[in-house]
Amino acid sequence: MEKQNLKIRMRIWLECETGETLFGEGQITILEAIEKKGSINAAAKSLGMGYRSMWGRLKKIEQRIGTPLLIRRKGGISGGESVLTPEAKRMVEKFRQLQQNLHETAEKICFNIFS
Amino acid sequence: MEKQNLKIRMRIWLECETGETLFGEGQITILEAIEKKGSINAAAKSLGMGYRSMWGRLKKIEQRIGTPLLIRRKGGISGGESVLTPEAKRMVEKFRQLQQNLHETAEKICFNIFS
DNA sequence: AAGCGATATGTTTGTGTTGACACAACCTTT
DNA sequence: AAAGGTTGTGTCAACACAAACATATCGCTT
Repeated sequence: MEKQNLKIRMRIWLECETGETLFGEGQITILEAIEKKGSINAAAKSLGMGYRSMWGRLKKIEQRIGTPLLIRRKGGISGGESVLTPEAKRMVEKFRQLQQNLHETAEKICFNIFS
Repeated sequence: MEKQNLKIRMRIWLECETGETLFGEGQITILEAIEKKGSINAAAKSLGMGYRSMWGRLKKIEQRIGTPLLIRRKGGISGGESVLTPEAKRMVEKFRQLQQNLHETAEKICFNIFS
């Protein structure tokens, strides 16, 4: 407790006023990977998870949010692709902003309290 | 996303530098309940969980922390009791301080970003 | 000595979430 | 039309974690 070898960790997520979870770290990470890779499949591989699993999580988020987060296309030259909708992009950006901001603050506060 | 009906939620916990989890919200809540009720059993009931379950979690925490968090006594006038060690009390107090502090900040930042 | 209430554990049951398999649909390229 | 790569979806096993059940011990009170 005394030594400064403590690290604070936090997980943040957003809920609507009914208390229902909307999205958090995991979801945002998935969206970022899709944005970067251009397809659900490639994104899943890059995060070390299966396509089925990621697809299921995406479905949940879209159900909860109520708006589509991806523009999906199957077939075509590369077999298919998925790109983020503008709303999804904003979500990712704002969440990361919030998270980073909060994390910096957390470390300061943590330092103040445990010293 | 536009409307201000979003609530930010967060869970914080502390880790040692090896990345091992030490304790967080759940553990602190348990300790507080024991402090208030004076026994593991009563605390468990007050939180709607079983004695066995709470006991197991306490054991884990003490293993991870390395120091005892409770002074336990079995038998006696009331059948037994458990009280927090000074270290445990400090843990609870500081964690709650950290948490409250951080939560206020979170809402401010959240408001700034989603407006 | 018997009883009560709390601690201390082992064992089992249940449950919810994740991962692996399997296969259909789709569309472009060759 | 056959192939390749992706999306879309059902299903079933596996594993982790929580709840329930079952005893044993302990020490004060009556």
